[in-house]
Amino acid sequence: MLKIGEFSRLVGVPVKTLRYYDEIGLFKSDHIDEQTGYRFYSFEQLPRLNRLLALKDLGMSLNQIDQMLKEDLSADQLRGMLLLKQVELEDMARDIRERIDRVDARLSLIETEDKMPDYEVVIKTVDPVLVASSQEAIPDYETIGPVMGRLYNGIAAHIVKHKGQFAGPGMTVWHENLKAEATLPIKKTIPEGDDVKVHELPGDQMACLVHHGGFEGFPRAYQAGVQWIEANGYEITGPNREVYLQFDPEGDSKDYVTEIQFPVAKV
Amino acid sequence: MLKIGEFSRLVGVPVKTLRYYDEIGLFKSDHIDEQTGYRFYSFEQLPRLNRLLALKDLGMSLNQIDQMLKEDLSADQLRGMLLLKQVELEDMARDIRERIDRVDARLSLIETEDKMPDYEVVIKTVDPVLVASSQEAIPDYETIGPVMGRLYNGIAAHIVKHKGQFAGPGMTVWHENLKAEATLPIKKTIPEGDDVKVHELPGDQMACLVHHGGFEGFPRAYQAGVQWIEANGYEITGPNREVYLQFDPEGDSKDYVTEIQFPVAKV
DNA sequence: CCTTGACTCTCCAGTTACTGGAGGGTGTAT
DNA sequence: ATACACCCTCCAGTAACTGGAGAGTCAAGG
Repeated sequence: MLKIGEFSRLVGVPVKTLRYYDEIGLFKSDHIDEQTGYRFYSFEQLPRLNRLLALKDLGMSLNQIDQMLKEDLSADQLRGMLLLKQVELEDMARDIRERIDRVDARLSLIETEDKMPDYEVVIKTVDPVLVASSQEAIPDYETIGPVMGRLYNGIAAHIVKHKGQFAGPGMTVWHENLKAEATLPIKKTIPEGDDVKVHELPGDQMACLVHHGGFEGFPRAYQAGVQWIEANGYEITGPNREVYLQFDPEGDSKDYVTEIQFPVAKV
Repeated sequence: MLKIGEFSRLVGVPVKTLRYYDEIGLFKSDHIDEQTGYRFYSFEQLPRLNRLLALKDLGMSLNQIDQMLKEDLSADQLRGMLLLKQVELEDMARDIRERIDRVDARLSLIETEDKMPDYEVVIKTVDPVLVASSQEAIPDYETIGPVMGRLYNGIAAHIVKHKGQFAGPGMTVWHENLKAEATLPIKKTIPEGDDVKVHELPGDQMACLVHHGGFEGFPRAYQAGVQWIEANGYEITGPNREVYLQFDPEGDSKDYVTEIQFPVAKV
């Protein structure tokens, strides 16, 4: 019979931890002296504790260990739990590798610019959204403004005409060959028009960054986004979007806020 | 101005989390309506939140992020924190790789034996211990018993003669060529004798397993230990030890409890 | 104008696997 | 007798949220 301190030294587990395991019922002391409340441990308990420690070394949670220490567990069940753990560990390993990559990318950015990057790119999942949209090829950069204005006005008029409800800020989807699709989110579907289509933009994993200021800053923002995507091992999988969070053609373009989104997937 | 739910959808962070960040002061709402208590967020807050999210993606703790978001932090300080994180992440990656190895090892054991292993091996760090010891080469396996008995009696007598205090169970250290060193831990140093030396056994990282029963079972126990050490990517770095936790030459050998320890290091 | 449903608030509890400390009893050696 | 090591229980704290109760707010539809 060993007192808790002796047992602690023997197995290399802190006294506090032994008491904790006792409390949660994972590893009870052999018996407790009724007079003093002292816990006593026996050598016969060593196998259970050692198995417990070995499983803990595998990264098992105390709950799982409690399951696995039950006598009547079949080899198949054990195998199952270990296989599950294996998958989980591999997920964690991948996750950490990705983190390391991101830290590396940021370090090299700091190396070149000597400060935090101007644009922060974050990965987020956007929900599918129902939109009324209208699209047109843009002949050249100068005409983007007028064309987009016309498209958005057309869609807005169409929505109002059919008593549709607006559900958020406008968003341009850039298809290939400079074909721009102006979209306005709506709450419920409405009839389509000659130029105005109604459909659902798919939800997706997006690399997003926010640009504050006028459209003249877009090239740098796009560049930052594309660089980040490359440096962090993603690839662009579809048309990117511009969400006009803050936009007022009459207002100061300095106050504009636009979110640029690239649908991406890990390479 | 956005209500918390709108802002939450915009940035992809749960409402609960935004409130939590507000509470801990990491990311305050732009202002709070005095009447209703409603939080309001502005687009100007997006850069800070996006930076926060980007840093969180690197695995930074909220405390660290709070530091890093302070305006007056130099590029060097940032670099330092990121480098620190890099090292930490690499440690974690190594740790997880080792776990995966151990899970693999256990899975293949279960594959061959269809149950949990008979011996659980755990790595622990043992403290240095002061011992009185006496050693002798063992000519062959049959003579181990008598020789060890003689050695331990000699040491015990020597300790008693010099009024030394015993500090734990006896322990045999197996040096090369079957040279056995019988040791008895003592609390304070005592004079040496002709055959009895006093020295400190070094502390070390040990792969330990516990054998219950007589000495005839030792070969299997040793085999299990050596196998585990190999399968888990360790190597033996010194003489192994046997700690006689429960031993009584008069008693039933079934009740003996011996811990076998191998000093090891990761390959 | 009222109701409904979506949204917001605060406060509290729970999660994991311990760790630290206060305050008080026990056992042994000098 | 006293010092010291050891043991006990109970409480609080950790990190980063998550869930729920109970109550107040807001906008649209009838």
